[in-house]
Amino acid sequence: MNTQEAIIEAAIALFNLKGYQGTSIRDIASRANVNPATISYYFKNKQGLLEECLIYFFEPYLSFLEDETEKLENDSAQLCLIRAIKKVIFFQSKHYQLARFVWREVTIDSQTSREMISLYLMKEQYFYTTMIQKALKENKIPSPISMIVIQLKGMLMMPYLNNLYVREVWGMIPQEPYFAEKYFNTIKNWLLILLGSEEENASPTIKKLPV
Amino acid sequence: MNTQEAIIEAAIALFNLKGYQGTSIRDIASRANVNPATISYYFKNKQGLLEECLIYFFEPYLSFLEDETEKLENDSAQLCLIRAIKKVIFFQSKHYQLARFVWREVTIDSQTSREMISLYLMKEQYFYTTMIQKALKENKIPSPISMIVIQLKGMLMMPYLNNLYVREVWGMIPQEPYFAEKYFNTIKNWLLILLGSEEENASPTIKKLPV
Amino acid sequence: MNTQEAIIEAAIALFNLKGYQGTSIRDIASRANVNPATISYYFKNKQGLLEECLIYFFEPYLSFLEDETEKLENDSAQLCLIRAIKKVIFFQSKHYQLARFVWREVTIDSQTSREMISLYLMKEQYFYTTMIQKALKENKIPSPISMIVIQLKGMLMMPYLNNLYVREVWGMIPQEPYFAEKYFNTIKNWLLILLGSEEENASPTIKKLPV
Amino acid sequence: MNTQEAIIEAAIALFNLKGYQGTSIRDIASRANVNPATISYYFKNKQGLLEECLIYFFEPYLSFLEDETEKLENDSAQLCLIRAIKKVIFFQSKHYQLARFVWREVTIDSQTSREMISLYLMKEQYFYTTMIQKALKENKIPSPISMIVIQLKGMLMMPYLNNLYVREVWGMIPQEPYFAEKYFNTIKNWLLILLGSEEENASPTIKKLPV
DNA sequence: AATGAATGAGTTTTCATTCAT
DNA sequence: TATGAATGAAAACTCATTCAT
Repeated sequence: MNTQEAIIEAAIALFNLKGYQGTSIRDIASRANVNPATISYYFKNKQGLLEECLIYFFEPYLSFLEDETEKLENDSAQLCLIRAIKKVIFFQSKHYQLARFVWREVTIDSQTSREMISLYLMKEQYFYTTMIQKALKENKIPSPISMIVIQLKGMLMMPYLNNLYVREVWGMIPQEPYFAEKYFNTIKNWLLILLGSEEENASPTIKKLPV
Repeated sequence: MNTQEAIIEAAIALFNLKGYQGTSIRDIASRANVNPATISYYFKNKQGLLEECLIYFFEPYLSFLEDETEKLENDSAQLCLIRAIKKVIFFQSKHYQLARFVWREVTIDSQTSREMISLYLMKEQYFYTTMIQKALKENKIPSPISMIVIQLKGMLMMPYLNNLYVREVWGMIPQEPYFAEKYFNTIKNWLLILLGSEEENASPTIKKLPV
Repeated sequence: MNTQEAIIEAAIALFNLKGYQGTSIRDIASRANVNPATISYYFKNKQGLLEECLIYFFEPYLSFLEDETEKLENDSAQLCLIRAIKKVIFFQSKHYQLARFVWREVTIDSQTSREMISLYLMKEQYFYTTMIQKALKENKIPSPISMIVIQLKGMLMMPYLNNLYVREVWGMIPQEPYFAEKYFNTIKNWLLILLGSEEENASPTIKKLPV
Repeated sequence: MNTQEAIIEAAIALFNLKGYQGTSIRDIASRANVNPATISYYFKNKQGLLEECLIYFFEPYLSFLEDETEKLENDSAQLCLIRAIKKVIFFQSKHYQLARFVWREVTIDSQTSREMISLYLMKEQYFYTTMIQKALKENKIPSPISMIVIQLKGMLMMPYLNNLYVREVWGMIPQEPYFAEKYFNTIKNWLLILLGSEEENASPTIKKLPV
């Protein structure tokens, strides 16, 4: 592992554990076994390092949301959406430290990387909306799409953001596959009911999904 | 308004805006128009001030969860749960700065007020579980209760935690009543479907709920 | 002596000795026997301290240039000018560390206190020009006033700015009165010749000047 | 232009603009489009680069002071002195960034290149003194020579050292020939009067000077 | 009840320099 | 000849806290 990666890895772990502001360059440097000046050398400053972490999270995250949005032409929206959600859950499960810290930092208004974050969230919103909108064409439930996306985002974020809560209070480990699987099914069921049209034969269909 | 309240008010606003670690005692002091030493005088130290804010949030929050849990003896679980959720949403809507900052801080593992927070979250979990469990007695959907609570918590937290996201991306203002009303209905619908038993005549029944 | 003054005193000595950029806050703090943070407490930052030093020099300096300019109404311009020059020389002689460091810093374009300095220099130029212009009314030598002021400024600044040069190379000590006296006479002679009109009886008249 | 020259050029520009201490090796490297390590490679360290700049200035400067001093055997002292002054002024005018920064650095006592500078200033003093002493042989004004040299040095240095002052306050550009010409004449006149003996026919004589 | 003065410990960042290549 | 990687040392500055008043 090269120096740059070691720094990013250490940064993610510590930003997750203590928050961005609560983590010092020195902490990161010592965890990555480098001199604090080396961090400035590679990332210019602390904010540069933060932005690298954001990119590290959002680039793959948005890329598979984009993939599924592109597949809307061939596959059913419901299928694409469910596949997307599955990918998101497993991605967050795998990179749970990163996911958690990113979703937390995103909530700080005065975050200096505001612009970058906004751009990413706009893209994300576009992909979710496009997928859900198509899926809702035959929707019987009159929820506005905004509410659904917000609901969905809350569900997707929750166990990873509140990792500790889930662990301490429920004794489950969000970053393990069994949890991801179980939680994915919960959300899938919610979606199937919500999207409605295929409700009756939903279960058998879903079970065959190659997701 | 007395000095102590002025300090707490200033602290909430700034903790929300810049995070606990990102806010300095001096920031708070200058916003509250007092000397930094005054904060130490009243709250001993920065952590003391934080804990006061946590109490400020959790005490009323848990008190009405507790209320509704107590009412389970007389009213239907579904009714209690929906009333509880409504209260939570409107409470967070009213104290959105506080809610947001608390839900964010809660996600930091190394938060120095860990013990206090854990205690509050345990209580919260007890109330939600008790209510949902009773409501689910006749539930046809085999979701484990843990998943439902996690789902519900995600939904309840999301718009307040990600205030800026909802504002910027969706153009809605979570702290305004029209949003709370709308979002409450969305979650209520989800619950009604989930709890199932009254599904067929759900809509008319619901409209009569005195919530 | 209070803390603030002790810091300014230490700053002047060190800025003179090692230059503004070459002097560290720590140097100053240790010379003034205070904690480095105390400097931030009183002057906000290093630049604030520098500006206090500039004020410390320019305020009295400009005030007696202003005085003499105001006296133009009653006394002869030549008299006022010579009195002003005498005051400047003795002032710089007394505060030679300060004078030297200020005249040096003034030559750095990218000096962060540029605006403040410019303002002071504009005022200074106004006073000198006003005095010389009146004195030159009967001037026979066609030097433009700008050249004269520049010449004069060079003479006035030189021994204090290049203190070390005068000491090392000429074995004289600019900050001692005997030097000031001697140098003042040199410049006075230059002026008397330049201003010309009273040249013939210049010497006796001058000797009676109550400067 | 080769690498070494590019570095010196960049160094002069930046030392002038921000002072020696205020300029970093990285600044210079980036302006010269080389790697910081290259500077260490050529000049050993920052001080080595500074000394190269001092040599770059003083060698030609002293060489033409020396030239004119040698010509004292054949030409009149007055003529040599005026020619020397003219050369100095035009030299400084041409290399105004360098001149300015050198004259400023020279005023810092704790300058690490103290010894080198002292040596150069001693030489300079010898040349000026020799020339003026010879010219003053018939001098009627009883100024000691030290005062005259100091006066002269002040005049010669001023517009280049305080470049910005002259530009901002007087709207003249010291590095342009018209200014040098004008300023040279002012000093020449001062000298002619001071040296006295040839005063009456000074002007016509001077106009024929082949300087 | 409230604060101005002061600080020790810590923060991020900059910098000149080294060294293997 | 020239440089990218890396760093030890030091820079300026910030901060929570203390204490006499």
